[in-house]
Amino acid sequence: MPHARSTTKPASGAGEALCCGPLTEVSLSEVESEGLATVLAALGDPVRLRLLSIVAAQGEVCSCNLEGPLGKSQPTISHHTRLLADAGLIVGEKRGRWTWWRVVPERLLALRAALGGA
Amino acid sequence: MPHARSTTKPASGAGEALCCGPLTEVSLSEVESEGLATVLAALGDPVRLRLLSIVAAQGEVCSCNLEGPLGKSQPTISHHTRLLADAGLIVGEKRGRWTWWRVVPERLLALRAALGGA
DNA sequence: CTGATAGATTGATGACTGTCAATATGGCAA
DNA sequence: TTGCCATATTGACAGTCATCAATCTATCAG
Repeated sequence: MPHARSTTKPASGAGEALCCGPLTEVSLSEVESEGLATVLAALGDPVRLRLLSIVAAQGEVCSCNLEGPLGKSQPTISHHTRLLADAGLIVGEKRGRWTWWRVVPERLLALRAALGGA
Repeated sequence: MPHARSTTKPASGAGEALCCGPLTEVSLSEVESEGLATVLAALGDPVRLRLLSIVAAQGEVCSCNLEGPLGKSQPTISHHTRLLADAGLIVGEKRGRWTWWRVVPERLLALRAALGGA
């Protein structure tokens, strides 16, 4: 394995994604990385991040109050809420004609844990 | 604004992306969400997550030791290390013919902080 | 200098994603 | 029941992304 000036090649080391050890301490399996990547990808969009922060800040928000602040069409909002909900980051409750969204704090906690202590 | 059975519409409330308040406490601006989304998107891919976890687990890894475990071609590995480096999550140091990668713990810390305390 | 090797870059390609218009669904009001 | 309204779903389209083969660059060994 390569040290500063070696000649040989360096030696090689080695359920829901969120049930895995910290990223920085344990090498992720393919399955674990798939699940964790799904959740992180859900957060990897500026519109969804702002959507989530609005929901979090207000505790509970109905979809009709997201179109304005986010400046997106109704189907687009619905698309993003769906992705966040699929990732387990928010949940929606239907009350009458409206759907109320709120965050799932445990999910964010689990995500933070999965990102490791470092 | 809609309470359980109202008829009117609910009222609307109100250096790097990682320098923003916790997601769950402050509504993100468009600029903040862009930067934060970039970092999260970098992590939103299973190959990059495993790459990062391998680097983190070993402390320092040369690119040539990533192709095997990840099962991807050399250009693909280079592509992923570049994205992670652009996101500030890893840094590469060239020593001789090899490039050695290691994680940037502060960046992960900042990310955890940006995800909020909840 | 020459040949070999690690890694980056380029180009092409198929897959996925964000977006919106149009439409469907299901509750509420009159 | 009839019509309206909040969301969800569908379909289409443009832009982005992951991937690899081919190529380029730079370093080391002889």
